[in-house]
Amino acid sequence: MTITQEIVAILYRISEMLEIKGIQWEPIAYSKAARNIESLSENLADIYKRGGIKALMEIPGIGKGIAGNIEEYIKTGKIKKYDELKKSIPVDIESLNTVEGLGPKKIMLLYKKLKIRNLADLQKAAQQGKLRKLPGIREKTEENILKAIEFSKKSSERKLLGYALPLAREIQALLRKQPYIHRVEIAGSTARRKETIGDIDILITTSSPQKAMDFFTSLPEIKRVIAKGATKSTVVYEDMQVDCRVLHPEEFGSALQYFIGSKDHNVAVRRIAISKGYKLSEYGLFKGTKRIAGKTEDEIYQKLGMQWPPPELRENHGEVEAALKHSLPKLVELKDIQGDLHMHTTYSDAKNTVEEMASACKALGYSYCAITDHVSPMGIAYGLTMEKLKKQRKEIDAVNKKLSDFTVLHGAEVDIKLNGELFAKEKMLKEFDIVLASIHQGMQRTKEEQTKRMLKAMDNKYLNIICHPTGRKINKRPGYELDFEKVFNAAKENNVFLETNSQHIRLDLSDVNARAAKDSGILISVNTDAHAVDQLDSMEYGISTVRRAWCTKKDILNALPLNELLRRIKR
DNA sequence: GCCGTTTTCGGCCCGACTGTTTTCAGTCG
Repeated sequence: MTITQEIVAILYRISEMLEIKGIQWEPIAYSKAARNIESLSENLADIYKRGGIKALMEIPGIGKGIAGNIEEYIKTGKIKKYDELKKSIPVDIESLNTVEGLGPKKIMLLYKKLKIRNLADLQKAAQQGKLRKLPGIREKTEENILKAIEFSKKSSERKLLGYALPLAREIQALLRKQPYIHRVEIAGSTARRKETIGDIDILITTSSPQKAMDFFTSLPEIKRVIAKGATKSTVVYEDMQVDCRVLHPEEFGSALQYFIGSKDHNVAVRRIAISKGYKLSEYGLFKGTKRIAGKTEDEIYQKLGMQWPPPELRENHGEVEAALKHSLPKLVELKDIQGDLHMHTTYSDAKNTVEEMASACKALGYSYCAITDHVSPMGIAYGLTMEKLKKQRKEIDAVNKKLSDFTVLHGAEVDIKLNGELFAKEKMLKEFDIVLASIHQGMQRTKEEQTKRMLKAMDNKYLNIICHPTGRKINKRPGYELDFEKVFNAAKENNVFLETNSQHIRLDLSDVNARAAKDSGILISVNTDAHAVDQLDSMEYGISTVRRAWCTKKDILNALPLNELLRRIKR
């Protein structure tokens, strides 16, 4: 964990502990501060080094108090307030909080009465029937807690977008098939295409709410029904919690707006509503008691004098102000993509042939693709040797002759060695139409070492694109740190492009980093890194990521037509 | 604890659902 991540985690812990103590508002301030720090592209240590406590206080949601906490942590590795809170409530709140139905009040009650400190204590007490003796808890709650412990053990992690989105679409399709269900929309963080999803929100309109709730709560993949009401039900579907809400058509737009979120976006929008003398809720935009908008999101934003912001932008990272000024960017779309510049074939570690990959790309509507097999130390077995390279070139030439209105570029994904050199001699590099490079080992180096390594790699005159620049794998490893300012400067100087890798476990550059890259004037290449034909459609996830990074068509390398692309890349 | 186009005090979302009650507290989103 980086210092920034450590501080974010502590701020969340402080927020939780304050809440358990029954303190009002302060917990909200702490969690808000933590959230805002998470979405920064610069790390806290650097910000502090640059401008001390004053610079910290420029971060939204951070004032004197929290800036002081951060300074204390950077200087001493400790925060006194945090240590004191921990001492007064020695409870593993983080894990207890993952249990559905357990909130601050019950956690405090459990600790005070039964000295319950963690999941194991809780499970034991519940199994012994001790919980039901507490005020406000009887058998049913005890049962639910036991079930929830099981679920929380299995699904402590947020799920990848690449898992949640298809699941949400599957449920959406099932609901849409029912004649009495009219509209079905996916809301929540899935609609905003966040890289990880906690639970899925589905909104419907129906002529028969009862039937709709019955149908939803009895879908075949459902493992458990957590709640079932007249207008709202919650279930566990496969490994995810799914909420379904029934709405009136007149309030569908306001409900969609409300449930797409994010929370921070909604707070900002509601504030604008209030300033204009309105009140905005999930039931509509009201002037007094009169609903003046609610059917569509568009009419709500319009009445507020705002442009409709695409869900991917709704994080309160400047989109509210831009929407008021009618200066939102026209975000890049999947259909703008002209080609995919990163994919593998049977020449290295993938399933399909050059022709199969190229034909599939053409079928997706692209006008070009680049075949980029590995050139790596492991490549003695899998990668391209000089001999294989010549063979592959011939094969690509043949495919190019065969496919009309489509161009296959001969590329490679070359490993970056520990010293920053590329794992291929000039003799080989100059044979390719396009050269990608990436770090596949030696991830444990320091920020300084990795930055130096990256800069050295970008010095290579044949290099065009750095793939998955931080090497992170979501929920698996954080990726190495880089001095992005230096990396971006070097990229610009050397005419190197950075990738947003579309594999849903990577999404690297991330939304935050891609936005910083874009702001530095660097074009981003959104690629699938497909190792089989059926992975080529993961382009959608990369596009979502760069849309979250405010990218327009102009910011994306592979939205360029082939002739312009070839002009832009150095050869 | 943070914030300010009601600015140095007084807001900071609130309604649905559950399980416990006997009119409501706690949790969730």
